[in-house]
Amino acid sequence: MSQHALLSASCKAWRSLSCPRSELRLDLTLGCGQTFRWRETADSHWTGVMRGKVWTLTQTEDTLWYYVYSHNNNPGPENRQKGKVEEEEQLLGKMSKRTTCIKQEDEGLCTVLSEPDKKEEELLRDYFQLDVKLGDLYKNWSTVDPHFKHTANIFTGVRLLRQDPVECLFSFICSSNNHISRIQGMVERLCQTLGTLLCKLDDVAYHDFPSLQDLTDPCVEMRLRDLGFGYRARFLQQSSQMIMNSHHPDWLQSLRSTPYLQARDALRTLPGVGLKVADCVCLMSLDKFEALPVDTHVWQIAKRDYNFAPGTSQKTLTDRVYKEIGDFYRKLWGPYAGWAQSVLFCADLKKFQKLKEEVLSEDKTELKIDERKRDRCAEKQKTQKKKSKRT
DNA sequence: TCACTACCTGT
DNA sequence: CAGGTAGTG
Repeated sequence: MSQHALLSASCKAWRSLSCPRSELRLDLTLGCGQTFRWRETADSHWTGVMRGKVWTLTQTEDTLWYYVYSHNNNPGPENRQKGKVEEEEQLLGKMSKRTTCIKQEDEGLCTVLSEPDKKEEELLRDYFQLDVKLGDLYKNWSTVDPHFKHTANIFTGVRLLRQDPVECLFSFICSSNNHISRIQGMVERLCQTLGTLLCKLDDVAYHDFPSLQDLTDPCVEMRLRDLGFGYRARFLQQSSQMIMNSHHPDWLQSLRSTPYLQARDALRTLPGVGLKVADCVCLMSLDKFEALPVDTHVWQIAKRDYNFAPGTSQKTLTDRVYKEIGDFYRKLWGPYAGWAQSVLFCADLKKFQKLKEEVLSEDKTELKIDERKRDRCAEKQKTQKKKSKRT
């Protein structure tokens, strides 16, 4: 039986990326409600499914550690004995086996990672959008917005994920009139029921997110109703069907190269997709960083912390107020307004309130010995790789 | 354009 | 009521 990987147990089996905490905080980024599929499977270890693979992530002060599990996704006769296959699956503990050296002809230099390794590092960089320099953005937002500056001191490293559009869309269709914990459960059941099994870790099954095809089957609505999706069951089935019939399977993905408002309008033609859900999908999976989802909660923040008053005093969050709030923030924060908003949103979540007190009372001179050790381990791995590449 | 309501289910 | 949407006046 395979187990969840632990950094402390097998440092060498992990791979790493240089990435300071100020650029990425896993706990905040994975727990703030933009994605619903990551769980803290051990202290500061996050396990989830991303780009069709099962990952465990953890981090130390300057390093992001990742672990990719192997799984058998070739449908074949041996799949009848799934249980057995899984039992035999081992953690990818053998770095040396995987890190074959690739020579580059001209310079005698060669890359440190093998092809699949490089690909996985690239997947991770892409998913976390590590090329976006969060520290610089924070600096800019802090200059123009004192309130942001205040909360940014504590909530560093909150970053938008570049999610798969299908997963993002169908997860957020589930989010209507709903709260995070229940959405998590629903998405989990959705994957368990309709998604492909990837692997099992400590008796926990990890499934891929269902494909459009999987969601289009007419019996999906009834199955999801049985799973407690309520009226959203119909939305999910109908939306996928509409994409498959009226568009093409890659239609969602193609919206990445469509201008923001146009993409949002396109999404809004799908059942169960209003302004808020469309903006979530735009911001979190379609590269529209100016998109700014406004829910009642964000509206409260605007009123409370920014003294926001709509042009005409509305009682409900009308389309008009929705747009006014978005425009207000875009004017304040600029083209990455959606990113800035996610920081404040995160800071306002109940589950992170304790952070505010912890940070204030924390003894800042405390040495994080474990982490330093691991950071050194990362360095060591890198130099070893450099050495081995010359042979 | 705005207000109101029903829609599913769990806490 | 909850991190909405769609349908109706």
